Amino acid sequence: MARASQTEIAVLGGLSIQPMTGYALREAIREVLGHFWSESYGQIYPTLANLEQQGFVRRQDAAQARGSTFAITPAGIRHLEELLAQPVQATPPRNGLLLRLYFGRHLGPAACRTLVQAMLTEAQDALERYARIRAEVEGQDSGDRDYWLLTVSAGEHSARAAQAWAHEALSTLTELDDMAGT
Amino acid sequence: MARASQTEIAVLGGLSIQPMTGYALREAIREVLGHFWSESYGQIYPTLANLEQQGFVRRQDAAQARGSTFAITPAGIRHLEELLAQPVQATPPRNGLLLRLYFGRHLGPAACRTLVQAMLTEAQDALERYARIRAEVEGQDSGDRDYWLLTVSAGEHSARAAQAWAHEALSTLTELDDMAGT
DNA sequence: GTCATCATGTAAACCGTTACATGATTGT
DNA sequence: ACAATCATGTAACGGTTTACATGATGAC
Repeated sequence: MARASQTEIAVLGGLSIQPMTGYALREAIREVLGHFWSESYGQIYPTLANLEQQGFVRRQDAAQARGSTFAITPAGIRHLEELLAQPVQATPPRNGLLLRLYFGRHLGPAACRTLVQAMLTEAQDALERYARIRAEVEGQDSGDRDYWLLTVSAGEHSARAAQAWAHEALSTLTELDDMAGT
Repeated sequence: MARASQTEIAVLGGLSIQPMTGYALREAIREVLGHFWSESYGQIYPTLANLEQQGFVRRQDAAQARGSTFAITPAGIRHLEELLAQPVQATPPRNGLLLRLYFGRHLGPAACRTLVQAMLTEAQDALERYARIRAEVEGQDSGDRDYWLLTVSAGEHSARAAQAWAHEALSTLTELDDMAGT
């Protein structure tokens, strides 16, 4: 069942926007897709080599000063379209915060509050990042724009939900703490 | 950096609620923690063997009819508390839906709508499941009750956010489709 | 009697990160 | 000159799933 690694989507997709070195690709994935995707060098370089061998990407500028810039080929575009059309493979959920909270009785309300508080701060940082990204994306005029905004909006909805839940959880935990104290 | 596997938390935590066989443990994790955690047999059995060797769990009822029921020991409880106190290790994000949507221009609005629609259905199913779980948990009187409700609430917030975003995304994608049609 | 479920375990494969090695280029 | 960054790769490790093998028990 040759499960096409989703890494190929990220790599080909990135190169479909503009040619890049492997290093730049990783930076782009970290900075632009960072809130819903990640790749490490250990994935990117072998994948690039693999894609090159299959003719889906090629190195351009033979006399490169530093590194080699990879560009997607027409066959690569077609391959990307095929990969995108494959059903989203659901990754089994693993939320370390909720796992700890579920067994929170062993941890105590105060320690739980600390965990939730940290998560709340993260959600707020995320919202600020999204605001910056949104402003940047809205300012440009590309065929990708509306799709990119869709992913920003997903992040915003999710972060606001996390924020609302965290506030609720903090007050519940405070109550639990007060009851234990009396 | 002996990264304590979070599987131990799930296993010890499960046994802290009641003694169980490995099989029952897996079922419990699937059914009860299913919306934020998962474990496979390949993890559970070796972990149980390992925990037994360290004296954190023991097999009870020597003359068992089927399988052996594992119970957590006092040392196991202490170990669980230590594990719970360890910082939540953030897993790198990997959202296959958003990855596809980001490169949605290559996929087209109609195919994107199908993906979002599938996700919307999932969110609605999830909300129904949460309603059932909530009713069940609210009906009981355990020291764990409020912690469990916290995790249910997290699921509800997240599912409602997904729902709201999906509706928004569907109308955006419909507009994109109409513009392409004219 | 036979089918579904309960139960235990293992081996192989996969996916992915981390850490390391190496060196060129640029800025100061 | 030196540090920071750009750049490419690989090896080792670790966690996790999947598939398989095996068999007991209970329901019908």
